[in-house]
Amino acid sequence: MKSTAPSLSDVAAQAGVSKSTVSRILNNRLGNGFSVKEEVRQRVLEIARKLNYRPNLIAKSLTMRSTKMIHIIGGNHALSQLGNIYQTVVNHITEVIDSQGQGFDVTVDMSKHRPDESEMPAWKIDGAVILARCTEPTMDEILQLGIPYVVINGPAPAGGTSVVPDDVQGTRLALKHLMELGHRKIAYTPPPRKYMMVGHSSITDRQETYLAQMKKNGLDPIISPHDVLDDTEKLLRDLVFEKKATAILAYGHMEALNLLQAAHSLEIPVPERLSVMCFCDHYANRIMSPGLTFIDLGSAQMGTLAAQLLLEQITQPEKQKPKRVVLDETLCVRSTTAPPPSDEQLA
Amino acid sequence: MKSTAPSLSDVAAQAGVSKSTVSRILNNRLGNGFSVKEEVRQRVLEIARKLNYRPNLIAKSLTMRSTKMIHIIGGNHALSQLGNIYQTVVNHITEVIDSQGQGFDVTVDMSKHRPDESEMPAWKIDGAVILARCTEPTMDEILQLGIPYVVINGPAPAGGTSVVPDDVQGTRLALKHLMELGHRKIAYTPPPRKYMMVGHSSITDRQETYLAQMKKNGLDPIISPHDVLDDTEKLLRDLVFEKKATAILAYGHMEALNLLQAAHSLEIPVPERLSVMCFCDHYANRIMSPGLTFIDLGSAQMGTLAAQLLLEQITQPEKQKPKRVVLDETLCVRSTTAPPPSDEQLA
DNA sequence: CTTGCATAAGCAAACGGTTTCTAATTGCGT
DNA sequence: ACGCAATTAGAAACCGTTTGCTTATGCAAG
Repeated sequence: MKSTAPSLSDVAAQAGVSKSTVSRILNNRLGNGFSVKEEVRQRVLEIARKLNYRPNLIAKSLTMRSTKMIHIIGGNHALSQLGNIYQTVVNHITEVIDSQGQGFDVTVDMSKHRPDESEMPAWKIDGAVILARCTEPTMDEILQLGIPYVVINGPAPAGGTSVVPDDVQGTRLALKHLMELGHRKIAYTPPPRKYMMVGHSSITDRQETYLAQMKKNGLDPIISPHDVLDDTEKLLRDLVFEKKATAILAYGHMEALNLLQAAHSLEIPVPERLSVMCFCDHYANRIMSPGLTFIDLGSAQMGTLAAQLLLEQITQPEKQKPKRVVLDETLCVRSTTAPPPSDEQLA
Repeated sequence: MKSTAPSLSDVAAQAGVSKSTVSRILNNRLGNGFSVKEEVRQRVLEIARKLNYRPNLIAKSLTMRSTKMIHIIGGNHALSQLGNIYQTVVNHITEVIDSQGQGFDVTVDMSKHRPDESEMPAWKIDGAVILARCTEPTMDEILQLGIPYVVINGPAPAGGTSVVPDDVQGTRLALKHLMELGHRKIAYTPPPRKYMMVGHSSITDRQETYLAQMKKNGLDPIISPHDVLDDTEKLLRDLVFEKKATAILAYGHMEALNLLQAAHSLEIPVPERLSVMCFCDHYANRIMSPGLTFIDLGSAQMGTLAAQLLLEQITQPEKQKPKRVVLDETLCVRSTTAPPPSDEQLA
């Protein structure tokens, strides 16, 4: 009926040996200049079991300088603002790390932080995964403490590891798909201004590649003039009836979803009259808009790879680490893209 | 160029005072037989700031026997399987806890766990929030260690605190709305069989209340016979053309979204010919299906309340804690519900 | 009868804080 | 000049582990 849990000393006292001996026996730190008689070993093990001894991991962490914790940073903004691809990423990270059986615990930081505030937890972590971006103080601290890290879908400082999708190649893939279907009037819908603030590379990469590819193919670019979320129906009327667009490539599934709803309201049949596609991943697509044609950002692959790279950095710090891994995006054709309407259909 | 973080001793040495003095100043443990000259206080604070000193929480926890960590358990299944209401819940929990300024860190467990495995992290936590459910070994461990906890949207063991939405009342609200619009042929679409496995109370509560209310109002219940995700169009054809449903109440936004898409494909106008509504929350509704009429589960309120209750339990353990808090659900009318079509419209 | 070397186990110093106890200085009334 | 409380500060113990170093013992070789 003791109120405190048994400690190493308790076991040692009962067994009539010293703390260090118990520690070494329990952690199998035998050999290497240390040994015990088998009889003593058994006695200690027996007593530890009898007392239901569990090591205090806080104390252990203190001496070992390792918490066996891997922390995912940026969960709040990534999971709630940047769309659901991070859900997939996180799932795959934990899957890889759990399956390695090295006893690492994965946690996700869900607090909101000001941009001038560090997102690092108060305790020491053994590794970090950064979703898209982190605040500057966070990066400073990670570098200062020499904590292994991998950035997913965002920029890493010089020498840092990152895993990013190839948005340029993905955008080309999307346009190629639409052009092969016969579209010539292809519009692009950027994210709402509110999200452009985050300044993610995908925003410029997609838009600029769109502009470049349209030009290269001798087509006139059509970019939605105002915010998608302001008044999607007005936007869509403009794109389809004024600018005569027959296809729209949207920045993300949120924009695509809004466009589809608006098309529905305006009785613009998709895909017969208008093709719609966007960037997203299988998970988001399945849950939120089954049937939407999309460019898969490969979030699952990003998560898996990032976790593997991180574990390598943790377990083999001396090993040369890769700087930046760029993954191809892939096209998933569903049912919202089709050849453009013929001229008589339009009339 | 030191690679290790500055410690209390470093600060003490630089300031020319002892560790204890620094500790007391930094933690505001003045008064009570201890005091410092203001000048020394300022100097110590200044140096701590300059060195960017952050106390080592591991060491601190060792003496204080508290980690200042609040862990959210069940994040993986809740966030990825049970829909996005948990996103809102988590956001509000962190908001409340951050705003209290008591220095608690919130982490979300994202690992997958087998049902016979404990989800408790290896380190000691000061409190836990359980999203919907946790494994049995987890609950055992929490109770054994006497860790304060709150269950959100799920059952708590005897004497435990839980915050749950009133699905019975919510379902009544939904049906009342549809009946007041004039609907008599109201169908209910349960979640895919795959999700029924989790056995959440909402699954039975909604369906049984639906059955009870229909009966009470002398109406024939229409329950979708097969899995929504199997072939939504077939399902919808059956409900609308065979069973003559004019309104559908769906278990969640996933089902509703699929139904809307199918309605679109089948050229069944919503809401003119068919009303659709579901259970979800403002966040999910805004992101995933703007315009959908829904019953708000009050996820924001649940998160806020749960966090407050948990903090109370942590800071005032002796205080009598509430057992089970039931929150009302609310109706949010958007544009997918309207009076049923008249008979001539149907013809 | 020393030396040398395994083998077996303990001592004590970390780790980075908090807290209790104790000591030195100051202020002030007499 | 003296005593006593209040103020200011440091030394040391402690939290529960790990680990480098030391010590004791036994036994074979020189």
